[in-house]
Amino acid sequence: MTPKQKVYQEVLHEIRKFIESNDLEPGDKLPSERELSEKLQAGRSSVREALRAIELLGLIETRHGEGTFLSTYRPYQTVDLLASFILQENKTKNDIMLVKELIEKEAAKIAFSRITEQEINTLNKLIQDPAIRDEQKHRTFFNCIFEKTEILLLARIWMLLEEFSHTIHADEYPSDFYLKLLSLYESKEYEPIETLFNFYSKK
Amino acid sequence: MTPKQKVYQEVLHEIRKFIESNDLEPGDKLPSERELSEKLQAGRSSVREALRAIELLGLIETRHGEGTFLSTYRPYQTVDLLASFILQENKTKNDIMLVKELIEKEAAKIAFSRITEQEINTLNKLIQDPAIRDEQKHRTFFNCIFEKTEILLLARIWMLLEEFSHTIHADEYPSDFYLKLLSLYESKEYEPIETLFNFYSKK
DNA sequence: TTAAGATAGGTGGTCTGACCACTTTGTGAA
DNA sequence: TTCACAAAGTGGTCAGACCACCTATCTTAA
Repeated sequence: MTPKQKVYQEVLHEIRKFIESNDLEPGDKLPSERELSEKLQAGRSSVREALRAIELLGLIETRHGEGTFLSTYRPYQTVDLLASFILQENKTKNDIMLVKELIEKEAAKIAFSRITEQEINTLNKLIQDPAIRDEQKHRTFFNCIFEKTEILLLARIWMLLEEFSHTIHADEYPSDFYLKLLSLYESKEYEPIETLFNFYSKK
Repeated sequence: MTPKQKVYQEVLHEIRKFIESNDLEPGDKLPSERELSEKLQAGRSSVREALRAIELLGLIETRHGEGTFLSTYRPYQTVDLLASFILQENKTKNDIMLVKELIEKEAAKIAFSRITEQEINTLNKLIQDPAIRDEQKHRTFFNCIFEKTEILLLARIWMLLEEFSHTIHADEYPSDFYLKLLSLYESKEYEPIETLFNFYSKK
């Protein structure tokens, strides 16, 4: 009395096992659709349904005429689609900004005790560089912050929200904000971080 | 020279438009695969690839022999799959706990100024009720907290992480924790909330 | 008349085979 | 040697055929 899973879900599972047992890494090639179909005793269409699902999640990349490849996790595809469905509810747009700010704030606090002087200098230069677009500055700045937290999951959620918010409107802070944050890092003042974020909050 | 999208991606887009223009709501029925196939001038397999993708994202639900229906957004399917891929990296397990705690903390802070005495009483009873499992207490408790934040997105991310963490191990706080948090709410002390969370953090 | 059972039609689930478009590789001719 | 072309492999797509499942309707027996 197995719960009768759909074939494409089994295929999904098998592909995952294959990746694991063969130690595939981003960039590596998966077997061809026909090969998988034969190996897993499933129709090619079922294999394709599974692959499309994984592709949409951003876990693989298919290249016409070449093959299917593991990709580094890029949630962008997922984001676009989810956005087109979810963002219809107008309320969620505001939610996204709130949550993104919240996560940025906490990341900034976690990075506090880990960031080095050299990194602070680099970021200072970044913010004051007139040749870089503000939007790019924001991303690079917080990319660095999130790297320091060493919480990959947090970074991923943030990137996801970045993608979302990007489609709504610009979402950088004024450049004052970044400089003040860096100076708090330099002077090793922890508590004012929270205050700083709340002050610049874009509600 | 259009960038030549794949058929299933166009279908994806058409389905979304269909839902929007017909004002479909969760529970409503989508046209059958064959009907969509004919209407959109695409093969049935392409339509299915699109539907599988949407299904995996938890946006629709297909019932064998009945049809395809819009569902309220349930990320659980996505979670399971992403989990099976991502959780291979052992490090992320710890990440999940960290991020979940972080979000619970922030939600507790946001709820601070919005929670009523009556709700505090209800939660007090909940925690002290010996008939309820600890795990259930945790969920109910924070469900209430997240409702007060009125940030649906935050609640969703939390539920997602709950699902994840559930598969790892129990993750409640000692019941002391909940009672102390409630007493902070009662005595209207904001700052100690942060400290409380950090003290009980399960690192 | 009513309730149980049989049946037909619609729907998703799956497989096969065919063809197309694209890329890489190999082969043969200049 | 070099270049052009052919062949093979791969993803992209479609059409058609079944199967399994659900539902509504019709039939039949109580």
